[in-house]
Amino acid sequence: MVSLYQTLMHRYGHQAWWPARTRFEVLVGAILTQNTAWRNVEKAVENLRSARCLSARGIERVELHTLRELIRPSGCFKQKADRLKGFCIWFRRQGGFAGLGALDTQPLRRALLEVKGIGPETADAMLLYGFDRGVFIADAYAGRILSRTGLYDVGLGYDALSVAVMADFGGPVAVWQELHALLVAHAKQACKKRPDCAQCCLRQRCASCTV
DNA sequence: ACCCAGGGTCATA
DNA sequence: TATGACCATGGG
Repeated sequence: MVSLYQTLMHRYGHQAWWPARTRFEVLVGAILTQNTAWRNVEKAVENLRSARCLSARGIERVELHTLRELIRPSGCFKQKADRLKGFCIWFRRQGGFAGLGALDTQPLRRALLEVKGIGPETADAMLLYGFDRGVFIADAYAGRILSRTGLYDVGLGYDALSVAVMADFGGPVAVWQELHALLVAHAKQACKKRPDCAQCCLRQRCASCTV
């Protein structure tokens, strides 16, 4: 795992994740990017910014139908408008970053998971990049790479993989932030046509498929 | 025309 | 508990 991290770091360099201006913007982006290309999220975030709705108060205040139109480019906009509004109401009631930041990581994670629209991956993205907690995001990219490299079992579900990696790989928060970003950078290079190809995870070009 | 993207919820068996 | 349908836009 350490070796993989070094390999990826050497190959792709510092990724500077999460691309957001504020911590709150990270939380918004984490919801909007669900099953959505980041390019589309950027448009939605920019709409929110120019409408002065890039704050918990702003999103709580704005009309639902307006919010829908603002975030439309990010897809599933009816669902996400509801989720975003619900999350912001909850976030403020909990005292924002000041209140929630006082919680330990696991209680905070459980609290996030109780909010409608926040599942394990979104919660971990918020924890890692919004709350600066050292957690591992065991998303589909991570699962694909870590199983293809033979480091972890293919069948591990989200929580199992996350727990396993966190037990093996320690380090400061910045390293966890970098690790996830590097795995995503690499996944975008890796071969998608052949899920069984174990080569293209560690080599940009492998003999059996064109990356 | 299809598939996927920095997922999660809900109904069904 | 484990799949499947659904959400919905935009790019390849």
